[in-house]
Amino acid sequence: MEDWSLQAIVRGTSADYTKIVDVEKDGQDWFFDLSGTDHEKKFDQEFLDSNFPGIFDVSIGSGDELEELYKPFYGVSPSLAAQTVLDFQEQLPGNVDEVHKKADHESDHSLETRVYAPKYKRRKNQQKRVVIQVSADGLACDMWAWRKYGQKPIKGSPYPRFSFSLSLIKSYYRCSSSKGCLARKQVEQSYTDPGMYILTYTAEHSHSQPTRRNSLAGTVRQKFPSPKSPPISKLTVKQEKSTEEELSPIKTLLQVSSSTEVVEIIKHENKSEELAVGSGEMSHDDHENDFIMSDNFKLNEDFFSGLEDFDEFISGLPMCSHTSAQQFPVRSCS
DNA sequence: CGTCTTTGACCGGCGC
DNA sequence: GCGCCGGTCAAAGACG
Repeated sequence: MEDWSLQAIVRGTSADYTKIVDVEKDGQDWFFDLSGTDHEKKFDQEFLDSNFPGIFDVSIGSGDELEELYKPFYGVSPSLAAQTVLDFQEQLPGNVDEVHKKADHESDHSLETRVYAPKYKRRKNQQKRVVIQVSADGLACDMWAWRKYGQKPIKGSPYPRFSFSLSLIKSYYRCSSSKGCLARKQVEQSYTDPGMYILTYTAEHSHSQPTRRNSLAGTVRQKFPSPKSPPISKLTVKQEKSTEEELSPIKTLLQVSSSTEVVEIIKHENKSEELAVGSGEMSHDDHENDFIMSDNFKLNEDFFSGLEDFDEFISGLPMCSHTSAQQFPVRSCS
């Protein structure tokens, strides 16, 4: 058997989450994306199977485990969830490697853009981890109870060593259902799509899924600027509102109807601001990390009234009836 | 009062 | 050995 080990594999036939395979081989990490069209999925899976013989057999062996890990996301409607392809190549200059050469050799360009090179050496004693990308709905509908214990700016997440100027926020969560539970979760905004979030799960829950959270105390924070607050300047948004926790509420509240719609709305807002301020003052990377609330988007009383109605509506949805959403960046499932 | 978030400090792994 | 960086700790304050 070759020197490779399966770190994480996410498999699915629906489009309810982005399927990223993280494989360690010869001491290096390899990323594959199994989303996309059926043809692309088939091609990638065949490629994986040929380059990492037996990988899918192994995944079957650990399937139950992963099944548990991904239960929270099974309830996400395909129409609401992620289907974004991470393009790590942008962050990996000069990553011409064995895989790419093989891809070139086979003259398949689509493959070349979908097979990701090794990033950096795995840390010693690093636990098994599962990396997935979800929409804000995916965050909101995580059935486990998590407690945030840290937050750090991550340069060029998810692969800081290949980053340049941008800095994203990564939040660290631990399971709050059981003190002895070692389960960890990291949430960071997608590098390529601000509307998406990259979740990294480490360790496993040592208990069954909680039916309800222990307490709601301390979980409700003011997510929106008060009516008395001064208008949010663009710089303010960049410096203080760059975390997913600050920028998600509007996204999520709107996202219930259609994630696609929301992405378009957000991008439209960005575009509005960009047009108003003018291009050239911010880099491309800056735009990707910002949520800009344009002047055209007024948070008046009608808007908040609408949110209350919306909360009532959401609370009746079975999918999110007892989630830990309140402590997450998004609150659509309160 | 219990649980939560926030945030600066701290620790350890890694590369040079 | 040193500096950088990711991950965790723990105190303070907020919330129901």
